[in-house]
Amino acid sequence: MEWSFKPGQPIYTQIVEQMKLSIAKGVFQPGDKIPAVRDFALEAAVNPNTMQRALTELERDGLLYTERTNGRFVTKEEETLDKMRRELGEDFIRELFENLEKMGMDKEEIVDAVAHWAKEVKK
Amino acid sequence: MEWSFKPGQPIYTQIVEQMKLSIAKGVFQPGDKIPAVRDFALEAAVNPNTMQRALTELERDGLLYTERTNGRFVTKEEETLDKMRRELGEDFIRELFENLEKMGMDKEEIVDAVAHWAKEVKK
DNA sequence: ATTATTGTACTAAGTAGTTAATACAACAAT
DNA sequence: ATTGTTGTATTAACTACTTAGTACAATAAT
Repeated sequence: MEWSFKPGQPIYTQIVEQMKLSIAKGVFQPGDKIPAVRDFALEAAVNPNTMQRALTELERDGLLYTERTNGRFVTKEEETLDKMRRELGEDFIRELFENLEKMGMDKEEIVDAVAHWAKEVKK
Repeated sequence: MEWSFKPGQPIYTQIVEQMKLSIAKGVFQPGDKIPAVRDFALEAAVNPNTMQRALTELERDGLLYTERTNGRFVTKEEETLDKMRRELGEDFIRELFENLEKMGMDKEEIVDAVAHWAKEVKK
């Protein structure tokens, strides 16, 4: 797991989002144990309290669950995971349209711009 | 100008972004005078200091300039405006690809998803 | 029973963003 | 000269986020 945080946004929300992305991708599989809070915090170069806060929130979303002294695990409920994947992706796309439309672009222009980006702007 | 702010991100950065979008769209034309700090802050339901901070940053970016006691205006330098428009749009698209690729989607899937969204998900 | 590992809770301190209130500086209009 | 409008600066208080340090609770492993 690779960690990087931008300024201007709480770290714990960034952890939540990055974790969602990783779970969506399958870096963490359903039922997988995730590192202990202290270890995970160390890995992310973040205070344990901050990591704790992020994980608690992911748990509130049903993406993680806790076995009291055994550790934290990714949920096995596929519905929950699918829903998260779907909503996450749709949110990103919705946000793109919102922003580009605020710039004055219409749907067609946006789709073209995205297609052009994928084709021409290599990485 | 319509104002709305999300929690979890500084208000002044959100003002900066919304102003860039409005300028990009042409809501504020080159050379246009923008409302006085106090009025603009009132309109956005925000403290004058917060609005001041946002406007100062936009000025630092060359998008606004100040005539000491006359008010603030949108720059007339078309290059600066074009550059802003270009970078702003590219940033949004780049961010979309970054995030969706972190979810495990490839370029083609992303383009398809965006096209599908534009066609099927009406608003 | 003891130990180690896990999640959890609490307090204190520091930093950043936000609001509030006030004051000053520049200058156009009168 | 006076007034009003503009941007700017300063100080204080409040909240949220982050870190640090410490302690407790539960239980699997020994």
